Amino acid sequence: MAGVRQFDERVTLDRALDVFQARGFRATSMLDLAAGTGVQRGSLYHAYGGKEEIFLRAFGEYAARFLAGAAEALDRPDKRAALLSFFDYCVEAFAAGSPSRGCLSTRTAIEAATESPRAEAAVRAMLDELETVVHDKLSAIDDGVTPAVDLRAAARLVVTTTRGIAVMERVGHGPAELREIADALVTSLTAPR
Amino acid sequence: MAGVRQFDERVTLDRALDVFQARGFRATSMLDLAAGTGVQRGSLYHAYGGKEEIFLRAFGEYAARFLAGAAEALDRPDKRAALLSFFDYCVEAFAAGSPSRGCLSTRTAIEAATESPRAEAAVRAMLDELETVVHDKLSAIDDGVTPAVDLRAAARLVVTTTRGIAVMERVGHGPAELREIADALVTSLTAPR
DNA sequence: CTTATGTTTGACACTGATGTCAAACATGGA
DNA sequence: TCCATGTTTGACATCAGTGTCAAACATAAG
Repeated sequence: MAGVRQFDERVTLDRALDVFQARGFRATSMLDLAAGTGVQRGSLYHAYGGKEEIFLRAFGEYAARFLAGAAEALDRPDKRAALLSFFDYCVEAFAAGSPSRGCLSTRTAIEAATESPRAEAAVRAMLDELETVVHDKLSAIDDGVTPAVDLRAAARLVVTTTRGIAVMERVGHGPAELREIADALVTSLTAPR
Repeated sequence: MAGVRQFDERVTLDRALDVFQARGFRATSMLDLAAGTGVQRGSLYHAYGGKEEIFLRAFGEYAARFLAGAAEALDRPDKRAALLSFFDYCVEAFAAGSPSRGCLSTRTAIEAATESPRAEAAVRAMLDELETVVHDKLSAIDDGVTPAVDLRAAARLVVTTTRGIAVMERVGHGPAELREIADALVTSLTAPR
């Protein structure tokens, strides 16, 4: 197999992910990706076809990491602690960097959904997966706490709230405020009845 | 005062709003606005200066309408009914049109915040106002229902959830599912303890 | 050492968008 | 009626981005 790729795919996709995190799917051009990865535009076209493909690959990596981190954060002995830890993890991820990068999946849901059905599907799949992770982790915790709604609905509400928090982050709410919002939800879900 | 504007500002800004709703802030070009309003590009530049100005004016109109509708939806005799009616109103607004237009303020928070501080401020102001409306309406309802968190926190959580629902709408969740999410929150907030 | 294979590169032709401007134009007020 | 004032128009120069391609190139396999 002669004629071999000169750049490291993993490094390149990692750098591409950085670019997408910083600029968002829509605002990122092939020019930006070339500059950010150090790989010529023509090579990127040749290797991947275009922006959408590169994004989907980079996003896959991002989603896997995020889900793994979320699952770990949810490993706590009681539901309240698990949820608070989970939201802490999200807030920290969203507010990281300066200027803060926000939540890539939320951003993608909003700005790529209309123009890239595949990106929409990727985000949808990730959110469904996240919902499952939250549900399974919560149902594995037997601490006598029973939300007023069934666990499936609670899990979806939790995922939805992470999206809401991501939006609130974009309009200037700081980490402390975001955690307060999360706390309000967690308290409402786990308050004794 | 001779040399008089040939187009109706109200009609034009209304049409501009339609364009922004359909395409989003970022994807909308002055060309699109000219086509959508029937006013020449040069005239738009002359009258408003540019896209950002037009957007801010159109968004102001949109925000005022949305807030008025929200306040009306919250006029119900008990907290649970008020919140469900409020979320119904939101879901209906987000899912309107085909393809559905989604939530303009959420979209703007995500895609305009980085490139237009004024747009970010406008969205932030609208969300703060919405929070106040929700808070005031809820606190005016004396039905003996007391959420596990204080009303201010509850109001912010409600607003955050509307944002989350707007994102979920973008990745393919239909009105019925969105209402279920809202129901889960409302039930959690208003469940007897 | 050569060859076949796939990769890299810079250039090319295009498209869509921006912001500006002078000239043509319309109209309320003197 | 005529003029001053502000509006409209189409054209212009410019820029950023797209997608493609032939030629130059690197290298694993024979």
